[in-house]
Amino acid sequence: MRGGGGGGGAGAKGGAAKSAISPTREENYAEWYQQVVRAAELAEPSDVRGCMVIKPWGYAIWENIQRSLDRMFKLTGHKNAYFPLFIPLSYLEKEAEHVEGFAKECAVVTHHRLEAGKDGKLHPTGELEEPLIVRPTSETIIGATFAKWVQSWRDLPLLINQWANVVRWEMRTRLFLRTAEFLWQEGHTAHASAEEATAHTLRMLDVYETFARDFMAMPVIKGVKTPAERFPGAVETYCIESMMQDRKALQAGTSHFLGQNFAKASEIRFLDTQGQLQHAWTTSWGVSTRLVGGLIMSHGDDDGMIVPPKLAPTHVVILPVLHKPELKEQILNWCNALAAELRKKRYADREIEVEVDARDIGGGDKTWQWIKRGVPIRLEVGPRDMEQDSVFMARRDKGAKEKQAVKRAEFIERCAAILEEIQSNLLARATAFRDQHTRTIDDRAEFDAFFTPKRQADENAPPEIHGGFAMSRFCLDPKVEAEVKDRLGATVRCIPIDGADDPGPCVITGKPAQKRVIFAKSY
RNA sequence: CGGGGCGUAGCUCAGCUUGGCUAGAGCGCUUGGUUCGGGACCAAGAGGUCGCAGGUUCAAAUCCUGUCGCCCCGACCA
Repeated sequence: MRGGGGGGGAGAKGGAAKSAISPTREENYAEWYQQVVRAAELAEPSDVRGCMVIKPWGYAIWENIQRSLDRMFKLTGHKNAYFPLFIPLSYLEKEAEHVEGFAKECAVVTHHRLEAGKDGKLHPTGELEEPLIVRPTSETIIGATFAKWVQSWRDLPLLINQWANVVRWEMRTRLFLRTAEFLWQEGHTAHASAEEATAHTLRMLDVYETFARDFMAMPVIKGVKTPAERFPGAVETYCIESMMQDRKALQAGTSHFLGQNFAKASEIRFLDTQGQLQHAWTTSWGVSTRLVGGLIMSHGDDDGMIVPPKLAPTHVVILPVLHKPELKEQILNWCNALAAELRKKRYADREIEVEVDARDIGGGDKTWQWIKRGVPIRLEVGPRDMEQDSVFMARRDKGAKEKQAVKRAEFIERCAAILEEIQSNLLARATAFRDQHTRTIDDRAEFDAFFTPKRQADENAPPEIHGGFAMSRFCLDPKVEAEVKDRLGATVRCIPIDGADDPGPCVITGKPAQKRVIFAKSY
């Protein structure tokens, strides 16, 4: 019957198509998202407010993200290091804008000991002389460290990355998309010149773009943030923006050119080739577990998650059909042998990951668990298949009932190619979706209509999926930007880097504008 | 932090308006059996301090107050 929680529609037998996830995306997107996170066993809310437990399947996806990105960071010259979770309060105060941006959402440690009180409960004692904050990001502590590491131009560039958890005390949280604690990677670099630092900022943005496209199968648009959306303390913030299936934008990664702001705050100085003492130029860039949310909303369907093969913890799951006790052992052996064969093959620099799921639970139920988790390929192997030396294959990028008999040898041979086909299918699908909901808009009324739901706003009804990316000329006046946000809920996601100049009147004010920007509602 | 909704079994919920037997259902779980190319069926069983703390009452899941948490909408943010 129904999958755990939320359940399918009616428990109809052989009736109309029912989806594994309820509600569907169309019915209630936000609720659908939550149900997928649960049904795919990616994560669950914890007892700690705003914090999640990332479950094995979700964490394995994150590990794959980490591994792939880490390799790219190493190839671009970075070394990993680790800096403290706690940052002295005074460090945060060093950069004015930075403080303003983060002060409101910091967890603060003020005591270092617990003592049992008369009530038998533990009470904090041992007040710290200087409170520590739990890092919301590490610019300040890493800056202080860089100041010690950098003396000469020969020490530059300094290219460091850290894999860590950070805490931002968010008011409203959603699993993966915004949690109080999240996992991420933060790169921090110091350079001898502004040009070099800017080039590096853009280089890492390219790394993110490549990763999103080639691994996550998620098309992104590279761009520059407007001052309103800029990282606190940055001179320039670049980003990759992607469209989710509710047509809202997800900022999937950011790369900041920090100028000399943090170098001055932390006194990162070096003697240049002329013997002059100079402040270094720094950058920082990061992506987080939010990417998992991006995967869900880029590819997921009404049957659950769809994991791009390159990030899938398991590429192929083999589901033995073990109805006849006398054949059980034989089938299992056959399946295990097949798994062993497959594991000798490689896909995308990784051995093909195969799992034989011989758990003694209902066949249909088991199949649907894997569908909901989004494993790319399912193979059913029963007596008939064994007899014909073939497997019954289903692909997650196709319908659940669309299965196909494939000869064993052929499947082994073609497995990697099929995975690649699924991978590129997902990218093509997501790209088509984005393009379909991206509109060039030059007319103010059309712009307003684009971001206004058709249905009458019903207080308690789920929001209607509408809008998308509006490519419009914009005068870049911050007041106008704020006004649009206020009135329509849409913001400038970025000023695309790759977009050529296209002068004309601003879609809102009619004032001259140089380029088109992306307006969208966002996460 | 403002507005709305909700906390009863692992999950989804009924019961609450009009306080009163041992607090229910479906799914899931355990055991046994029947099935078997598919989210099966039958039977037996385990599982709940009704979010928490006070209060009213002979009596509270039910009424009152407070509090915590979750969800949705907004403001803010990766």
